[in-house]
Amino acid sequence: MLETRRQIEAALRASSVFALLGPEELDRFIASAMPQFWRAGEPIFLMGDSGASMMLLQVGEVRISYPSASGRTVVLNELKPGTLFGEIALLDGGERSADAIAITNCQLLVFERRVFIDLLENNWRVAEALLKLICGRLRRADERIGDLAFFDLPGRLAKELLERASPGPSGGPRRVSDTQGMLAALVGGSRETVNRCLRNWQKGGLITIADGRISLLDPAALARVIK
Amino acid sequence: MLETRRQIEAALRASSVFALLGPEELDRFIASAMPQFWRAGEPIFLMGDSGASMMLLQVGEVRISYPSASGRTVVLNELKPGTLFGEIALLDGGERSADAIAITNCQLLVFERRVFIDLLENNWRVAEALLKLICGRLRRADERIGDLAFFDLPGRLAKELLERASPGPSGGPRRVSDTQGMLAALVGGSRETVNRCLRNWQKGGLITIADGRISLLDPAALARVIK
DNA sequence: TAATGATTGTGACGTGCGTCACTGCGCAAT
DNA sequence: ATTGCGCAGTGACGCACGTCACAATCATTA
Repeated sequence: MLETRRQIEAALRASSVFALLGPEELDRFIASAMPQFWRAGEPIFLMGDSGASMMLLQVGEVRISYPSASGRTVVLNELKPGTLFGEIALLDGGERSADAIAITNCQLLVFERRVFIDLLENNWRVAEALLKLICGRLRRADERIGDLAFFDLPGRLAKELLERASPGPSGGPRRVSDTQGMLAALVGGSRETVNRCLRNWQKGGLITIADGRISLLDPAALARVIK
Repeated sequence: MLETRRQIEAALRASSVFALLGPEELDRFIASAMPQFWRAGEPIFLMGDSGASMMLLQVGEVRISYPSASGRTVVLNELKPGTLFGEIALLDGGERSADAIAITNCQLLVFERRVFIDLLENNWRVAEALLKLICGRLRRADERIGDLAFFDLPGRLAKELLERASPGPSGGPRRVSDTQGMLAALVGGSRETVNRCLRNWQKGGLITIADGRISLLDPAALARVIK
């Protein structure tokens, strides 16, 4: 279907990995991509699964999390449209190293290992972009290890808020709209402690909390919490 | 010098990244490698440096650590001969993301960005092996994030001991020979707590400590500490 | 052999933060 | 309207662990 093809093309063009392909190369990658859909709440894959594919998120939101044996989880990332994920298992042939769960209804492009590796082999630009992408992931992972080792919970939470704050509508203060339980899983803490922390900052005028959204009133002061 | 050339060839052959090159390809990589030496204690590079090279450790031991603004450090890795490091900055052109310090006198092979990327471009097998290597790094980094978020200090310490224990001489129990301060930096804890932890386990018969070496008497019990 | 500097071993003390146990609120389904 | 469920808010309690402040051991060098 033509409409689908244009969508796929647009999605690939928007991704840093495929952005600089020539038209005929692009065609080959488009041909190798299979659109698939997931319902909100459904797991896309789970840690330990054997996975010979990777996906590009077109529409929706996906959560990557790392489960512990005892039932808790750390959230490693929350993906916005345009993000590639699942590349690790595709590239090294191992098991999936984390859970991926659709938090909203999602539209994905799925690439199968065999086809994709073939294409990679003949498109150094794509391979290079992929290498850079993974390097970025590794940088962030190492930074996160440092955060967990060095900063206390308020510090980690402040950093997280500053990172994931998106500018509010009409130039208002930057806002974060995660649930407090989510934030807890992101910074590796308990929901209760996150709550107390946020309310303290509210009392101090650093943030406000209104209908489930956190608005950063004083990002500079928030940054000073991280030490 | 002929001797040097043979050494370089052996080092490359031993590395998973270069292992499966043909003879004439191998020659090109050998030509691109520059042997360099570092004294014990000298930094090889520091976080924030601009780095357009990567190195293969031939002889000696290198510590990769992540410094905090406030002067503490987490040890990300301790490298044995045969390990490649510094690839991230080489591949993505960014700053060095951690410190690398020679803990003993070291002999390294250094690869410069321009030359190496050219070679990579025409040697998919090497690019693929490099991708897999970095994927492995990413897997371990994510696992470490989980460890820090889920396990208490004894758990992390036990895990670390089990991972880095090398079999003792003459089939004795597996041993670890790091200083307790080192172990503390590895698991993100304080030297004192590590000490108390170790002495408890010694009292319990899980390990023994003799002239700076820790011998694991009961690895199974140690594994049970991780929960 | 005295001295200097790393590493280890321990006690005391404070506190950050996880856990438990509730309450109160808003929204959806019945 | 009632029931239920998910999220936010709080107090009480305990303990794991970091910090400080030592003493004891050992290796190195003067």
